[in-house]
Amino acid sequence: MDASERLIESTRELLWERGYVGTSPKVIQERAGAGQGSMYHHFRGKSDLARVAIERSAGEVRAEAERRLAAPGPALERIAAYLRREREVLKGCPVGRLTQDPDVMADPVLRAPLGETFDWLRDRLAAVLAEGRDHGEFDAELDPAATAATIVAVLQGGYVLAKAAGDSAEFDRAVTGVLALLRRA
Amino acid sequence: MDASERLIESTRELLWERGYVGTSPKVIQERAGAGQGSMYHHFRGKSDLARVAIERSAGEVRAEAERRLAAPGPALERIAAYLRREREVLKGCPVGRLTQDPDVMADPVLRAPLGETFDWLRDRLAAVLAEGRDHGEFDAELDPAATAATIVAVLQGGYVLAKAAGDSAEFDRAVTGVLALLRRA
DNA sequence: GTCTATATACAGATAGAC
DNA sequence: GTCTATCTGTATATAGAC
Repeated sequence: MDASERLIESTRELLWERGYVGTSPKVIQERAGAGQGSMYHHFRGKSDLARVAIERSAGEVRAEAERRLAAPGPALERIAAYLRREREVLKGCPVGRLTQDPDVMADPVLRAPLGETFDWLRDRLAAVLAEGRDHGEFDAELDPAATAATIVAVLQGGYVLAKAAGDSAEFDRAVTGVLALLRRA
Repeated sequence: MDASERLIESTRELLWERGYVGTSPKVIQERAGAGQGSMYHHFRGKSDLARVAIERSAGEVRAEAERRLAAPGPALERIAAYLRREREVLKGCPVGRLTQDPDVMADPVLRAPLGETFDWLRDRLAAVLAEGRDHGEFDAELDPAATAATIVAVLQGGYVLAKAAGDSAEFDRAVTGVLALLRRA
């Protein structure tokens, strides 16, 4: 892995662990094993590096969701598989956590991938729900868009609860609750 | 309002807007209209001031929830009133946002109120759900604890979605979705 | 209680040598 | 491409005068 790549991966980790405001160029360089000169040669500065890191993380979040949601099987099973997939729950969502970062939100370039990711995810889940509803898995009155927003919110909120409790079981509990509700929908 | 009080309120606002890592003693002092000498006379430092501010915000979040959940009426109506109460959605949750702050999470004193708040809220909602179930409002199989965790997660996740989209409608959508699911539970 | 002065460290770069 | 030196500003205090 060359220096540029190590800098991007280190930045992704640090944005995940500490956010943008809490991450300095210095610690990025140290973790990447690269010097200042190297970092400022490959990137214009902290925000430029963060842009690349955020775009990559957003892409991964989408790809991982698509893997589960595009699988064969009933809609509810695919959604359950996505919600229950292995996650580093106590680290939180690498994309969602950035919505709490004032400097990310203040910069349209850094912020854009966040909105796009959740828009895409909600629409993708809504499509799966609509498909399930049309196959008679859910009540005909089910609102796919609102229900999809609820599911994404349970995920993001589940991370928050787990972090607050210091226990990933809290995430599992929220997921179990919403799946039980969906089973009766 | 004396200087001590102004410092606490300014800190509460700034923790809400920018988090702990993103807030410096200097901007706290400026917003409070107090000098350094004043701040360090009343508080031992930034984290001491933050402790007081966080404890107060956590208390308010609980009091506001209790106001709606202790009201008379059917369980589902009280929960709906709580979820739909007026909120500064795009500012996020003043308590939940702190779970993303590395320096808050690293300090047991600053962190404790977060866990306590969400524990309390989940248990309070679970009690309301159990009450509704026992009155025949919900299916006898409803799991109050898991469902309560889901509801709190929808709230916290709803804030995340709204911020990412830059639109409070996304929060409303998630809330609408979970209420529709609860109506069929 | 509040003010000003001072201090150490870090943030976030830029410049130029190699 | 990477290194070292340098720079301006901020973070987070402490000390002592008033």
